[in-house]
Amino acid sequence: MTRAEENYLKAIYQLTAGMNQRVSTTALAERLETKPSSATDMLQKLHDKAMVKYTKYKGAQLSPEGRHIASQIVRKHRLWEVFLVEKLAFGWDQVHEIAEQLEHIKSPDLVERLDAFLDCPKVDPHGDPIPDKNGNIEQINKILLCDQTPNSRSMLMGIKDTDDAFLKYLSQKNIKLGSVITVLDKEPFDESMTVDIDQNTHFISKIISTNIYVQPL
Amino acid sequence: MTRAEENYLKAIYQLTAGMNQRVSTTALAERLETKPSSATDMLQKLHDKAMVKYTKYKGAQLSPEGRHIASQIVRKHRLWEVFLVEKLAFGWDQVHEIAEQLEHIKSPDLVERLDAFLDCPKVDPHGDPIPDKNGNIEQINKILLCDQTPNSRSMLMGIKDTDDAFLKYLSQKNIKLGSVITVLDKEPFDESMTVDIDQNTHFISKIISTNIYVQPL
DNA sequence: TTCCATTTTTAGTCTTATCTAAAAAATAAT
DNA sequence: ATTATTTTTTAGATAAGACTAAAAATGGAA
Repeated sequence: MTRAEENYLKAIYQLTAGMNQRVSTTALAERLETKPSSATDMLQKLHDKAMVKYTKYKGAQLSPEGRHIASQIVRKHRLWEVFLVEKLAFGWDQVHEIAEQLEHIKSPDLVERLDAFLDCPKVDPHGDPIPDKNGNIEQINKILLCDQTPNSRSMLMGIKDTDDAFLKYLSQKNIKLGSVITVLDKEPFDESMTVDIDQNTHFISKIISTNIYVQPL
Repeated sequence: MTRAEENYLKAIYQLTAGMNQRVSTTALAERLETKPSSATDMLQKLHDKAMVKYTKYKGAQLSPEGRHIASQIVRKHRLWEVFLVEKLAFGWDQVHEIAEQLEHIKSPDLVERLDAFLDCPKVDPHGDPIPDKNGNIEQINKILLCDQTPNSRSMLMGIKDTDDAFLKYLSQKNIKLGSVITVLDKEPFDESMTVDIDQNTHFISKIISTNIYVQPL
């Protein structure tokens, strides 16, 4: 598997959220910031390698083989993110680009040793689940903060949009995985919230609250 | 810098042992397991990028810029080797190939954090010095085991030939950096030795003893 | 110094992954 | 159902890096 091939498999995997749906050429190209014609070429090639099932004009979907490989790329990406944050003290917003590189390091042994070194984490620093070596992911019951009612208490379990600016916003306010959130008030007209997060009061717009996953306490 | 370019710079750096000598096209190609014609192409390119000074038919030598980049690749390679051995419990003989990949990860921040995480090691698991961020290396006074006389005590500081089979031989016998070696006897005709290493007696051929660096105690 | 063997470079080809522009298929709209 | 629009694919080009085969330069030996 070349690096480009791996990136395509991962993109299909992520676009379908691990489900076995089909992905259009354009959607794939957009994800990878490339042109649809390039995506077509690569899909042809991955089809020949039996990594995807691709039918002209009908899009592509991962084969079991392709899905497994994709899951392991994601596994590596997320394990390395844990390493960078937990061991090297990087911030949430700094690790994605580096993990994009590290995920392509080839050594089955390395992945398992890294996993053990990190005490087999189940989620990455953004709360996204880490697939195990068979590609299985442990789904966690996650609810959006915007759906919480006043006086509810919940714990921050993940973030939906891992946009860089959003991550910076959160880390700047010291909001992190495991933070305890109490909804103090909710404005009816714009659905903004006043919340208490780890003993600090914050005003949160609807956009923010729809991008934060919590688990009720 | 592409990965291939980095590999060429590193190869020149290592072939000249950090010195500023010239390297022939053939020597370079051999090192990189490629053909001289490929090396010529790359040297032309690196010359255009001012990374090497290259004169047709006269070989190439690193520019200050090129030497600095090469030193940082070596720095990364060796730091990652320390990480793999110290933190992930890999054996001596297992880390080179993985470090060959990791050395190309691009993130200045990562290197410095990794260095700190490992407590700023001065040598890699084979005893080779790790260049600092300016490319300077701290030279350690190393002597070959074959030059030690009977009854001398010394500490294993490095190995010369990092050949895989040799590394396996050493790790199998539990011989490692820091091992204390006492020369018990030396055969005059084949220069083989009987030595005590960490309270175990070993018979060592001349080939072995000329590939082990020690520091007298 | 002239010739010969070796080293090095050039020229042309190949593969991977990308692009643009144009053609073809699919979908939507009238 | 027949355009019109959008999506997708093909065709042809490009750049990086490597290869083979052939030409050119170098350096040593006679």
